[in-house]
Amino acid sequence: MVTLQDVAREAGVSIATASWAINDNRHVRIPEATQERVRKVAQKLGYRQNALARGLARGQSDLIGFISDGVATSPFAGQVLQGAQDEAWRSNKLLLVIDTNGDDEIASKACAFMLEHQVEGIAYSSWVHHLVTPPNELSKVNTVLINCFDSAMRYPAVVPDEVQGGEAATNLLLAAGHTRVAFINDKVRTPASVGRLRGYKQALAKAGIPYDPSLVILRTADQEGGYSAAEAVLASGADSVFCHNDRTAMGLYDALKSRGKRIPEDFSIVGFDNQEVIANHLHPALSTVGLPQYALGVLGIRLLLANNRQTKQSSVANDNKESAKTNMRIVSRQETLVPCPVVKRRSVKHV
Amino acid sequence: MVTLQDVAREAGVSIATASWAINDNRHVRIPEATQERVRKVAQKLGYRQNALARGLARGQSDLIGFISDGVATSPFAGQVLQGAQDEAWRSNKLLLVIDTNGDDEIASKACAFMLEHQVEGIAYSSWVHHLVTPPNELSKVNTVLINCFDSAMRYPAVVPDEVQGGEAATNLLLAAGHTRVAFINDKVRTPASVGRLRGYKQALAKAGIPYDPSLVILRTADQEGGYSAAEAVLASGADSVFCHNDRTAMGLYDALKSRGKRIPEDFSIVGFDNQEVIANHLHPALSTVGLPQYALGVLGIRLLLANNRQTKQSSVANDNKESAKTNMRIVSRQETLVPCPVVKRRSVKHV
DNA sequence: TTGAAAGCGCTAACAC
DNA sequence: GTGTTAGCGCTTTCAA
Repeated sequence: MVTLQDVAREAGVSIATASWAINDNRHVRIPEATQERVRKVAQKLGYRQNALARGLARGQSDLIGFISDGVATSPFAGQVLQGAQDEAWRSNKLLLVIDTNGDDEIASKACAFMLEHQVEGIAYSSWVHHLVTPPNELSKVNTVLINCFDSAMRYPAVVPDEVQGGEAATNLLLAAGHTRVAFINDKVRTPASVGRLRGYKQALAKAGIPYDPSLVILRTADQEGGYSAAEAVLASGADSVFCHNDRTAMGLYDALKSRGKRIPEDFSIVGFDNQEVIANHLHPALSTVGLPQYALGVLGIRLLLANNRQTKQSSVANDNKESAKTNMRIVSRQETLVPCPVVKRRSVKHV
Repeated sequence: MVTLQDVAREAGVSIATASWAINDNRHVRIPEATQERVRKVAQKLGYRQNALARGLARGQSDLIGFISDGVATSPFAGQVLQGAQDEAWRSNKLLLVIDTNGDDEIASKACAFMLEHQVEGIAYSSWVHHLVTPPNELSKVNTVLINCFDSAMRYPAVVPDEVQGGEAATNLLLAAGHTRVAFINDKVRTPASVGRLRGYKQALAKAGIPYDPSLVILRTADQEGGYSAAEAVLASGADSVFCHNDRTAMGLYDALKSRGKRIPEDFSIVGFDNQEVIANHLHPALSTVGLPQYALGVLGIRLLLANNRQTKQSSVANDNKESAKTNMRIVSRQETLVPCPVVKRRSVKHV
């Protein structure tokens, strides 16, 4: 292993100078020439910083913890991870990733592990937008919740704007001239089902169409749910359907088609999630509203890093008021809503 | 921050003793009592090891690099990551994850970054089984390829057994009594298309059924491909179809149904990939062959860690023969084939 | 069995 | 500007 010492010796400078030359330290001005020379030598020797030593000395690891309850399980979560990584990368941070697979004990251990590795913060992310109770260890470190939130609201959270999404989806149908829009909603009460229903109602209200509860059909949020909702849709006299998600839409497609109905001629349909494997490949391709996963990841990490800077500053500003920091964390609690993008395809027909 | 020093002082022992008491060092025997006391104090003080310091001192980071070209893009890759993580965890290692999104420059930087962080090895994984040219930096560290392989075969690779998978899929149909099995294969030449075709042929041969090239239909490996293959399937006089993957099967379902055909009454169908969102929710649910993603991840990391141990040992055994290590790495090259599991559902009918 | 002390490789005061 | 040096927190050899 080539150390800074080797580089310094070879370049005929002190170890400190070598460090500065390589790190572009702004507190010290080193002649171009020296800097150049040191770098050349470093290159030649194949020198590579030791992040462990560096981190130890600077009290900063350049590591960010990313805890997820299901990158593996879900086709969604990957995008969040990607966004988080890309944003972390921009600040020269690396992601320490652990998937808890929904196990709280693992989550707790994951935290401990990450704290040992001196992570500069932890992003706690869920594959489905819901209420979580993150491990207590999290309170010991700068934390941000992604695609989930805690009841105590101790941590800032970045979540999709379900209401806006629901409204956008409904508007897709309304704008096409439909007036009786059925809504197959998840029968389970979740941020998504509650928010999207609210958005649905808002859209109707703005369009001056009275809300008709008989148009809201409650089912499980999957293909089977959509499939089984066909009867109800037919019976409701609806001319179009907003499905709680793409999977529901997929099931509905199937059921409608087997009854000889055509999409979008007989029914305009929109889904939710923009789940690539499904939405883009149904016949006809499904218009839908996407979840802003990538953005969630990006914003989560951005928030984390911003809080980090802020904490540092404030702790410098009033290092004797330890409580200020604690207060800050609670007070500064906020929920960032990220809009859901509309994806128009071929399942909506203008009337 | 509570340091080992604090614990030692509070417990009235030296810092070294404290370290031993906490780490269960096997070279030193510490009285139960002392050990217990130190641990209690550590607990009370909320002591937490500093992995950076520990790693620096021991020359070992407990970090493993995981480079992927698309955890985000693919619903598959997540499982690999999960397997890798679980296995790493078992050895108390953490995963440093970077997704290159297919960008070679990023891959190269990712390597550099990981090397700086003193990773003990790098698992280079791809979301699709194919030939890769990993960055040269990889040669500087213990590496294993997951779900991909390099042409120079410099690194050990863990990949799915496409041949066995293809054979298993075909057998699903053969065992049900079908004799004219069509195979909608990917028209692009890939390890999957080549291997599965070989497996298809093997299954036929073992069943004593002559291989009929007219039953092999080449299409793109997605819904559209499957959809467009319906005509050819009908024309071929096949009684069943092995689809290159579940997406293809999904398209075929669609096309067949719209032509009034029933599955599995008129056609038995099997897919490949066991892509949850699709296979388990088609009507009827699709029998298929799964990709052993989780196992790939587990085995990859296991191999990596095993190689690590081996390297250490051999370098101790003959530390003056540096070349031995180098040779070993090249010679020990191997491709580990992981079997693809069969998943029986309802799309195959016994005749 | 225990403690003192020498690093691990690097950064950042501080002195020159 | 550049070098000296004192750590960062922990492990581990060596002596006691």
